[in-house]
Amino acid sequence: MTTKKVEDTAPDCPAQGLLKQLSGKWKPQIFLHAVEGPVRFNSLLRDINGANKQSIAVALRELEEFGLLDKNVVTQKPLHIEYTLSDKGKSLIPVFRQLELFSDK
Amino acid sequence: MTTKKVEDTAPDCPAQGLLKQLSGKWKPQIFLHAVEGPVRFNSLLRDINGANKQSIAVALRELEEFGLLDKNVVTQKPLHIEYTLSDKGKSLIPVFRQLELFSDK
DNA sequence: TTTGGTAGTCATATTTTTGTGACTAATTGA
DNA sequence: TCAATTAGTCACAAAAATATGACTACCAAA
Repeated sequence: MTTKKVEDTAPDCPAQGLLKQLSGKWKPQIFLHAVEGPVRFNSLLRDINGANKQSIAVALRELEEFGLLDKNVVTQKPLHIEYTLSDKGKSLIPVFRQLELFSDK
Repeated sequence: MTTKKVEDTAPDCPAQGLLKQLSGKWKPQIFLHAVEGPVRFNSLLRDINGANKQSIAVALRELEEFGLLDKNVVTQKPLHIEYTLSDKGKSLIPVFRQLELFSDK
């Protein structure tokens, strides 16, 4: 049987997974915000020019799924949700720096 | 006037340009092939599982536009076109290595 | 002169990503 | 109790990326 799955192309490129995880219109910006400090849904919505609920929600969910962000409920004052860089996320910072250096060229 | 352009979101993220250039289903694989040596249209089509003319053509054109690949006509034997890593492309190799390291996690 | 290899383009279709606007639901302050 | 803020979801629409199949054009060997 020649059953073909949707995922039928072997990546062949080890960097592709990470590139995929960082791809998309909003993820890099969200990531950079998270480097500055804990990040919240509505703040991102306000701070990122042109952003919309849906896309931010999707991006946050995926960044969490990939293990780059941790999601935690802060049971205090206004009671809210914070997204912070996970260890994996933190270890990605130097990679980002390198990408930035490159983008200047 | 609140004229809004299609491109209305300031990047805000310096790494985003490069990430965009490396994004897409085929570019990373093509790049890696190019690291091994000069690359040709039909060879890529054969070597990359699931690839199709159109997508490879688009990816090659964009990689060339971004200045990561150089396109040159080889006026010899079969007369063909070669894509080779530009200097900028070569300087991207260590970045890729770092991305690869990361993808293992 | 037909076949096969080179490297594509083009119009169209399908798929994926992103955006819009309405809606939910809990908490909090006035 | 009313209004605002919190953080979303949901159905759907629009836009962008990717895929398909036909077609072009050049060169060389059989």
